[in-house]
Amino acid sequence: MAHPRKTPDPVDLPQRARLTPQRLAVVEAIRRGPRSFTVAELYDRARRQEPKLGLATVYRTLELLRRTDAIRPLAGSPRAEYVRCSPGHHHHLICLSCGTVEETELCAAPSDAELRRRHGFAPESHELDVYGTCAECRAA
Amino acid sequence: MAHPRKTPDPVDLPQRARLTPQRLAVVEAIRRGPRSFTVAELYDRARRQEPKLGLATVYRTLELLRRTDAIRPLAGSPRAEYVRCSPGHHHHLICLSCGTVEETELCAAPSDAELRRRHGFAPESHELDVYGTCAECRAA
DNA sequence: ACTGATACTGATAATCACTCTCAGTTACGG
DNA sequence: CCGTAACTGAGAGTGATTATCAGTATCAGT
Ligand SMILES: [Mn+2]
Ligand SMILES: [Mn+2]
Ligand SMILES: [Zn+2]
Ligand SMILES: [Zn+2]
Repeated sequence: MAHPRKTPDPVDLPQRARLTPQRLAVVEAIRRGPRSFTVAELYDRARRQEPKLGLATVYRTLELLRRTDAIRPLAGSPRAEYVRCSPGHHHHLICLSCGTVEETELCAAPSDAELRRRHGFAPESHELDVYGTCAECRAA
Repeated sequence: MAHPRKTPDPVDLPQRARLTPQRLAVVEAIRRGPRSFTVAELYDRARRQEPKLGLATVYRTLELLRRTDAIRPLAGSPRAEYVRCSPGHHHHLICLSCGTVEETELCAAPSDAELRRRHGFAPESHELDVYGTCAECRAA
């Protein structure tokens, strides 16, 4: 049994995240780069600003950003890809031809009531990805 | 430059998939087991029927089954999990509490017309996963 | 029933994506 | 300033998946 606690509950976030040059470099590299990226690509770009940057720090920073919904792991695809995300509820349009990811606010998930009635399921969140051909690739 | 070809186009599927005892063992293990499973679990179960089965063959068979939509890699989660799927269009209700995956035919993706009008995007397919609490876990 | 082309197999090495460890460093509230 | 908890990089470690390759088995065509 663990020692009893006074503080509410052990949240596994640090009490306060520090602003370090390494984290800034990673965040900047994400801001400047394309919407979707692999960790290796990001690492390379971030190192241009912070050459001594370690790969572990990149992963640690990605985890922080994921918790604030600033990025999202890209589901489909051959694993190991992230997408920079705008705040707010949205979904992704993924081009099968060029790979670009576009955000859309269009959302038509099954209603909570329907899910509860038909399946006894209480939904909390959902993820929708649409695959197809983007405007640019359709033109070409 | 490659040698010119007479056959239509080099599809990357074999001309004809062979029915081997190893593949049967893997398929049987999937049929009999729970809807979602890891590769390691599947490997163990399939080996009870085909003890000399190699792990590589399991992966190769999973890939074949994925191409026919008989299984689907489970998006969320720490990778390395598959779900046995019924034929036909459907989506997944994933319980955050017990991890079970339930299928639903409920589907309300944005319409093709709306996607085209608002984003110039021509959808071909989509994937929807709903996270929440299943009936059983709600009861408990 | 043969048989040959080629799909398939298991063992094992190799790769990949990520995580852990730890000793030294740094940000920052007080 | 200072103290301390958070953070860092290097590199070892891990677990999952893929590649290699020499031997084997399936099955379409006879
Ligand atoms: Mn939505
Ligand atoms: Mn659907
Ligand atoms: Zn495109
Ligand atoms: Zn449940």
